[in-house]
Amino acid sequence: MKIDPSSPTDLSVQIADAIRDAIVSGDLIVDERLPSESELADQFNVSRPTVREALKRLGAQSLIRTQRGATGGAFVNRLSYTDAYDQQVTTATLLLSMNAVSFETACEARYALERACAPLSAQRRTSDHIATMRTEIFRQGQPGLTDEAFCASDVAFHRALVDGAGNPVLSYQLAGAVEAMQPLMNMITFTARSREAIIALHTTIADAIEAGDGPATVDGLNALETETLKLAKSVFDARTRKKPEAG
Amino acid sequence: MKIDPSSPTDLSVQIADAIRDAIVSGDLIVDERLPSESELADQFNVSRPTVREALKRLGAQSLIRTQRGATGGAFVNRLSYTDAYDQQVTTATLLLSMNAVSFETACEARYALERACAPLSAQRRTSDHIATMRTEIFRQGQPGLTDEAFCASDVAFHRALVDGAGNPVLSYQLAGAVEAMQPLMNMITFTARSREAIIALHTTIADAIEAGDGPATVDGLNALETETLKLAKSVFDARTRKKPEAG
DNA sequence: GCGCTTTAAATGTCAGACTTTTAAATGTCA
DNA sequence: TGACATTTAAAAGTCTGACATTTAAAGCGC
Repeated sequence: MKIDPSSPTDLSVQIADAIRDAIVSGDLIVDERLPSESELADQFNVSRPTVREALKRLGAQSLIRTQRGATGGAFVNRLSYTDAYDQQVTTATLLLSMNAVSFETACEARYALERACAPLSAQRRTSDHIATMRTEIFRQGQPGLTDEAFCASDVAFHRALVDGAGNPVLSYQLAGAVEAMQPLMNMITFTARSREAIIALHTTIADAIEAGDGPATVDGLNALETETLKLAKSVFDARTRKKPEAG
Repeated sequence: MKIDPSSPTDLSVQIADAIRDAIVSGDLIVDERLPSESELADQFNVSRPTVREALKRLGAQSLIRTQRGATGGAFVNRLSYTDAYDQQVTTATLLLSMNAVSFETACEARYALERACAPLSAQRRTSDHIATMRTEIFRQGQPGLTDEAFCASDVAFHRALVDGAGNPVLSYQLAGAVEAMQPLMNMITFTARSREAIIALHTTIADAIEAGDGPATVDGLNALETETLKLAKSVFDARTRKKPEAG
């Protein structure tokens, strides 16, 4: 692991990259302890604050964790699905909000990915997944539910659908697509009529999953995508008419 | 933006979170300049190194960029697809390698997601995408190609397929699934016979995409998934027989 | 052998100084 | 007046050295 002090790149970045490469390549294995900050500073011929900045970078990516105390130090972290999931959601959310991705594009991606899970979920879901879906459908029908709570329940429903596929990699990949859309979905006002329509489709989908019917699940998701797009279009059209300068 | 000096959480983490929240919530907008490090240190009542550690965390997530010089400082970064893509690939790669995800699970997720893109890609791909796919197929047939180069070309082929869907969000989501599998794929020895089989299927898929035939594309991907699994199984079985203690 | 105390190692934090980069302000000359 | 060189100041990047806090292990008394 070597760095180039004459490079225009920050030393802390170079050090972080060097350590990251060592982790990715397997030179440093999970739970292995890195040298102490002082030792790293000596090795790289830099000061301790510079090393610390590098370690903070790695910590932000969940590549390492640090522990204080006598036997403390920086340890190579086993990236958990939870950590990866969180990063995925944060990144996807920012990507969508900062790049002004159209609702249509985000929606298309989301439903394309969900359709990919549908056959697997119909085949493998446990009774727990079905129960979660039914619970969320019930919640969605409760009177007095705020739009935000309705959206949150919608996300929970779709997560159950995705998790039903029993493939953690798929769940992780989908997390971003589904959750990142929540801010966009929150812009929508859900009338009683539109809620009814969505709940009906959720029921159709849950039934299809429970029956182990993949194609029917896909059909349900297609209908839901159409419904969602229609709903969003009416909301955004109304908004555009009100504020034409914002277009 | 406030922090709690008595909290057990590191101050730098608290500061990073506070700024991140301000960015995500829209209080800080894209390209806006943050106060200088000294000013932030005053505001949060901490030292400059602590502020710097916080900024490094944010930089690692591509949330901010820094610039030296007179008009320099830390600026809120517009998260580009490229940045998000890189993060996605790194995270997914680590997740797969560190959690010992089985080849079957990763493969299933990957092909499920690719099938989701197939109909869109068959419909929207440009001639560029077709050309890339043909080029990569040709490359894969070249004699003397290393296994690693064959894998890289395979990834390029699939990227073209995914990009053909013309949905950047989908491309971004798929990037991780496809590229993260490369280390796993690199463990496979591709015999001449297996390369032939893969190239034939790639040709089938490219033809289907060019013909705008979504279902045929899906069929091709299914066949490719079967072939890949068969190949991996034979390789891993052979390895297990040789080193039974590693299982 | 159990429990308390001490100790040392490591991270977390701070203060202040210096270096380097960069752009704007200033000055100079045609 | 305008173009070019010079100065200057602001900001990030880095270093040194110190102190605070946390934590587990070693030492010690009973």
